[in-house]
Amino acid sequence: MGEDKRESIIEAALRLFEDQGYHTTKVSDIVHKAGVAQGTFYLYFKSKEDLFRSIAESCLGQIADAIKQNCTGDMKEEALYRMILESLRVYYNNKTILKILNGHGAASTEIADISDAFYRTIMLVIKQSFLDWGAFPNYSDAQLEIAAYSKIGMVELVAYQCFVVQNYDTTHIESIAQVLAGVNAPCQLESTEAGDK
Amino acid sequence: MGEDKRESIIEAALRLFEDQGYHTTKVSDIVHKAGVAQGTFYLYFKSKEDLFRSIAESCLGQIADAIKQNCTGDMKEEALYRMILESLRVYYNNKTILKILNGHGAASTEIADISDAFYRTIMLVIKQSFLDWGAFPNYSDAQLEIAAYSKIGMVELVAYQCFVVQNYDTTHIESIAQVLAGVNAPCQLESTEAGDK
Amino acid sequence: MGEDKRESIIEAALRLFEDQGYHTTKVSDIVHKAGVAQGTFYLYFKSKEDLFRSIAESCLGQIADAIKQNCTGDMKEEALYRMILESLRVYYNNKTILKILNGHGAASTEIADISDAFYRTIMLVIKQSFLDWGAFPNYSDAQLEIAAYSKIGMVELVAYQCFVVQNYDTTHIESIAQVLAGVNAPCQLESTEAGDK
Amino acid sequence: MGEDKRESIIEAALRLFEDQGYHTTKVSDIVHKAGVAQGTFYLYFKSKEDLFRSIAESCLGQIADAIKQNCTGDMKEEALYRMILESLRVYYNNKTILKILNGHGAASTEIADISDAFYRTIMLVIKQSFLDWGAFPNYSDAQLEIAAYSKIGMVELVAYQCFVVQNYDTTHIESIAQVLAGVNAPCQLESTEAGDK
DNA sequence: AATGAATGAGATTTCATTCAT
DNA sequence: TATGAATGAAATCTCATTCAT
Repeated sequence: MGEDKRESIIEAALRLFEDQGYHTTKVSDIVHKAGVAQGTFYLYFKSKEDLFRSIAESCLGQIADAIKQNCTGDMKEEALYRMILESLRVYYNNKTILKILNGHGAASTEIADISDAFYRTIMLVIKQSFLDWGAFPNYSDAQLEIAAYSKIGMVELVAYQCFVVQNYDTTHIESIAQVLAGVNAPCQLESTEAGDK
Repeated sequence: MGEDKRESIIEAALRLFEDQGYHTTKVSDIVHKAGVAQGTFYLYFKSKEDLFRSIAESCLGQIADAIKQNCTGDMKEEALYRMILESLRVYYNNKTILKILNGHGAASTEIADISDAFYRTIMLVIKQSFLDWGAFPNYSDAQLEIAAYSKIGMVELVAYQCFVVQNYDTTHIESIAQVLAGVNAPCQLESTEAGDK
Repeated sequence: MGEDKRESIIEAALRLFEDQGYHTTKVSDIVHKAGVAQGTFYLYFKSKEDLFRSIAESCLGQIADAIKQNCTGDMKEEALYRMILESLRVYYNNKTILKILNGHGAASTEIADISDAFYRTIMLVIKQSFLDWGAFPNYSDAQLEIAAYSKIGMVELVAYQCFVVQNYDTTHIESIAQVLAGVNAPCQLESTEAGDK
Repeated sequence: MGEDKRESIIEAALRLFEDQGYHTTKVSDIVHKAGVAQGTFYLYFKSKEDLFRSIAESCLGQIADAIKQNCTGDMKEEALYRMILESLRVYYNNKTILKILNGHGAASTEIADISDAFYRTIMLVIKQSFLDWGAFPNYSDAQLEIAAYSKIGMVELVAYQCFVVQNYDTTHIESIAQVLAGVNAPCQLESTEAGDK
């Protein structure tokens, strides 16, 4: 019962952060939307920032977990395509968080540490996948990390543009993944040595 | 003379936004750092948000211009690699803006319109380059746009991680570009049909 | 309970507006005098102007009501004298408002609409009384309105000068009313019995 | 030449005070309308209030002078009517001041002394006229003053309502004066003893 | 646990006035 | 005399947080 209120506060905050951003959303907006009293807020959260961190932590944690589960393991075949596809699905299912994440930046001062940790976590998952697949046999550790970050940036901005800005629905996810997976191949043909180094 | 003060306000704001973010930075911080009086601020800017928009507009405009100039034209050879390389250079030279941009998100409510326009502009430049090179002959318009956005997201997050978080210096730019340009090739080789579409 | 604070804010504002005028009175003065916190003010009033309008509306409303009740009905006998007498009593009992009203003008930009409506309301009451008494049988509507306004102006300035500037007490009201009621007759008749007191 | 600027400042201020009131009008508005520089203002006036006082003093002085000249002397015949008529003409010709006067109240804190003195001056002129005409032979001094103030209040509010609110033009002045002069006569007939008491 | 009125520090913004040129 | 950029004190208003009930 008490937890009901906590949940409704989080729910309300999530919506408001999504629509207006963290700074524009007032505690009074949140409690009003949640249907609880002003003081109740502080029964469950130490401060407004505490709520934001709490939400960010849990949400980014969920995304990270989802990616961990969906983008690892026995993916040898069409590995990259499937990793992208699954990541897109995760972002699609967490559109709200995607919106908040992009609306506050990778380093919104309030949650800079959380968001940094988030990116690092995902990057490590992807790097490990690369190693598992033997994808880039002669890349150094640093290079693998760059490669991993590049995948994250790619998927994230595209997810944001497609799902949030242009409101693509679930039926487009596969074709988007195909574009992302195949996107370098043609270049390869034109200028083969490009990344060969 | 008068413009000196305007410049020092912008300079100070740029530094403070970079360090603390827009919301944490007070007008009083800015004028103090700029060495001008509180009222002087409002001689040059209608409001704090006006300053932010002004800065964002001009900075993102510069980046967009730089990318336009450096990533188009006769790039046939090693086109993608050179586009990535030049983009990284632009981001490196605009580290401050990169930091602010990422610190406030792709859609910081205050400058959402400006930043949306910025991404769209760059995307169009890249799409056009793709068309000029004949890079993805059988991609639809929507697919080309996705491809373009994917490049932007890739370069931007990597630039942020390398230049801002990890403080790589200018000597690494080329090798980062090589990783980004070549990053899919090996995948291609290992799991050839991956993105083949 | 909560309304206590609202009341004390109004009370304090009334005093301060009376003493120093609206523009000179700061919200901080009001809350200080009312013994509440700065923020409390905005719990009950949207703005300083909102408070002023609120006060003006309610006070002028009270005066208008008092005049309506006391200056109409079966007054045939000595009608004008009694109307003036009652109006003076109303103004005397609302000295504070009288002072504010005169201190801010008939058309203080902040409450111009309210004060205009106030004068119009009273004028209409008086015009109706004139009609009820058959006082000016061959006056046009416009002329009756002018006559009504003239009575208001007369009573108001005299009330201000006597009650506010010269601090006459309640015992003088009747004799003032006599002067005002009789003041024109003598002139008319060559002014023989003048103020026959 | 220098005085040109002084004049244009006064002119501009007069217009702006009339339209928006003293407090709403900024010095920057005035100098802008007057076409001079900000600093020039302080070459001619010590402060904004100084300008206001200066304007009020001169304008009210003009009205007082005009009333003095037009409402005294050999007016025996129809004395009251002619005094009212002339006063209305004075107010009509000084509509701007009338508007400012009413817009700021009889006792706008900034010019309270000036405006008090103004009313007192006019009152004395009228009282003297009453004495000259032998209008109210057995009125005490205090009663004569009340009578005089009543005339001022009457004319002023009617002038404001007719000339400012309803924009009557010069052709109506005479008929307004007739209404004001005759306004008590009919009452007299209906309830003869009215002021007798 | 729940309430919501009250708080007050602090932020943004305004604008009369000054002063170096 | 004239300028107008610069000033900074001060005012209004906001809102996260507290606390008595």
